[in-house]
Amino acid sequence: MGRKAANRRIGITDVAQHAGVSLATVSRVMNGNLSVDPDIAARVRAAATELNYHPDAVGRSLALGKTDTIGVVVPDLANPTFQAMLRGVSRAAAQDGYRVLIADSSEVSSEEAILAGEARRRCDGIVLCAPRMVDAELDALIPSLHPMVLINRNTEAPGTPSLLVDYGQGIQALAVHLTGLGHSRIAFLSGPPRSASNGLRLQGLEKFRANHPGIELTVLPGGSSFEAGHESVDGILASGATGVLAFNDLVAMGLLSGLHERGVRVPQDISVTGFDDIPFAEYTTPPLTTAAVPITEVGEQAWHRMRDLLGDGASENLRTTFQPDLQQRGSSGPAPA
Amino acid sequence: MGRKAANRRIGITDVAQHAGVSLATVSRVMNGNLSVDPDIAARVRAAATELNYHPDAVGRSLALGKTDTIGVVVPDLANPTFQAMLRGVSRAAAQDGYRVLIADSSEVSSEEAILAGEARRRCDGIVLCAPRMVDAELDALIPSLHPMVLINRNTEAPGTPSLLVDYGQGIQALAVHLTGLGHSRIAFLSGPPRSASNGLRLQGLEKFRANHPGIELTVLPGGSSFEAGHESVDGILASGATGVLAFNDLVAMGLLSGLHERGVRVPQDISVTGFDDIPFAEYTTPPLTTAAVPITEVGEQAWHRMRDLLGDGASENLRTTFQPDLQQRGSSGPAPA
DNA sequence: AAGGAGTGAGAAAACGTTTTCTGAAAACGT
DNA sequence: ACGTTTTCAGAAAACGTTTTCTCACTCCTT
Repeated sequence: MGRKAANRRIGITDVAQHAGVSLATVSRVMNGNLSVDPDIAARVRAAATELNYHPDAVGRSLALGKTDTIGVVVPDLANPTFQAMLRGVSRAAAQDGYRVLIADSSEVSSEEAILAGEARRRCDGIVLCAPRMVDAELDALIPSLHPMVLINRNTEAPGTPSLLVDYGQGIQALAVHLTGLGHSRIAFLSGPPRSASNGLRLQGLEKFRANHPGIELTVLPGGSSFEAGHESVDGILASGATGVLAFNDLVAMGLLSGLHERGVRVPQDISVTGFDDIPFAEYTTPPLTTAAVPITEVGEQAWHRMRDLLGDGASENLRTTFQPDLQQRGSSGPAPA
Repeated sequence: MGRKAANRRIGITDVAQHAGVSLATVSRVMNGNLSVDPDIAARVRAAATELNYHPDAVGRSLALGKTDTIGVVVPDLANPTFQAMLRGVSRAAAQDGYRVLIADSSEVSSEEAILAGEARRRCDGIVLCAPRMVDAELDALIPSLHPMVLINRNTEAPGTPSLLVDYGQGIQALAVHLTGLGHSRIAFLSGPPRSASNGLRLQGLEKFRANHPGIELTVLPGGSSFEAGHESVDGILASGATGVLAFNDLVAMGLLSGLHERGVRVPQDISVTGFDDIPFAEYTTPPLTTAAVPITEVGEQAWHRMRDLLGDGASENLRTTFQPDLQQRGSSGPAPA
């Protein structure tokens, strides 16, 4: 029993042979090229379905020079924000027949560049979300990764669109919201030191400080996780603040949980705000006042920019800024008397 | 200014030319083949770095017949459970140098088969998570998708490992937990009708019924989302049940929220349990009693099975069952007197 | 010193497509 | 009816690698 081509994956050659035509013709038929005789086309199609032929994507990619796939680099697949962004990109890309390759750097910032490079080699483009990467490294990376779309990072390099969330405005809105409720001692539970968006929040808070000289604003070290918020309870209480701006919703939720354990009432004793408006922010107890970031839409737009890049080779919208939207809920209330 | 090969992507040919050797030699050097003269190897490496050469993944894939990529089909990228599973697969695969391609069917069950097929053509294998797909379609799909690993689906087909969560056992444990607290009227807020895991839960509850004749157990229509839980409040209250087994944590959270709005106290008036133990289950108010499913680990194991398949071509562990672990928290308490 | 084994590099085939180029036949105009 | 254009299918090149095969050379053995 010679195993000659016994169960080899069937290719375009088999179809051609079976239909009695050449490879070229099969290819033309499969790609809907009109310039082929209807009879022959039908014969080819019949052969294709009979043999259950499906063109090999790799061979196709090689010939076409495109993979119909883009890579998305995220710092942490466990973070709801990046999950939502990824979902936005994935679904929008799927609409246009593109697929998404995940590159999860697992918070290991040093791996991001390599990861992105590897992904780029398999894909037609990269959506890069690397909040902790230092500017110099980012700028050095850009040429080798093009076409690329940046999330929450800015660059002077031409041809690289970036989608930005105005964290500065958002945090100011939250701070103003708290002062409007009578809070005069406010604490900012900050995020990871090298995070770009944390920097934007700090800048926003500087502006807030300038505009509200009477308000005492202290900045406390924190983090970006639930645990970071949970562990910050002591620091918050020690600060004497009656209003707390948490770096994001996860931190705020951790803080809520910690305060609850201590018997501190929210918002009667302390008001807490988050940031992002992740799906669960609405359902904490009390529901979390936060600045809603349309992150899924950011993901969708990231794809649209990428699509522009892949088409014309240029996108007219190089910088898009999204404004967070204040969501006033139960976790913030009047300052205690 | 002739644009002759001006800024073409530099390939192995360029390196070979630059180093004064043949393509074959460059390939050998790049792949760490020892049988090449150290001097020449050094020269090649120098040329490669000088030209900033990186081998093209597509060409490589074509020659090697592998893509170092697997596809993961998920029904809904917005669901924390599938997110966690995806994360497990992605990270475990990354450890072995493999990448993950997302295929999000967005709950459109009819698309799953096509989606999986398309993904399969670009990848070395498929991890399929399709709880709603009918058995017949699944069985028909298996041969064309192999190598494949199934999540929460069973099959008689040989060579296709499946990872199962014992939802029947988990729901029984929760039901027993409630009866232990004195609840004699229990409601099961069921999931999507055609969901496989919902079927397993129902089977488990039949066993429970057999073992606990005195307990009144009613099954109510529901769903799998937060909203489904939220909208079921009336039905739950009308049923007169004092203990509610929600299909999953999302539903339970929606229910908690709805009950809270109605002023119904949990667990004093009604006990509520979830399923899955998603990251936020611990932080609801009250914290959710649930059956913890090690879903990230399921994802990891899915990769390990896939790795087996990709290696030997066979995996010895064809069926692995994971037992949910009862997490007793604040949302369940003694039945009202 | 001659022959055989071993070493290492290049030529070329292979992977599975698409597409350009070529050429034959058909359609058309006069 | 002849020449010109058009239509359409096949041969072959191209995409960028890996790998087999071949062959020249060196080194060792006798």
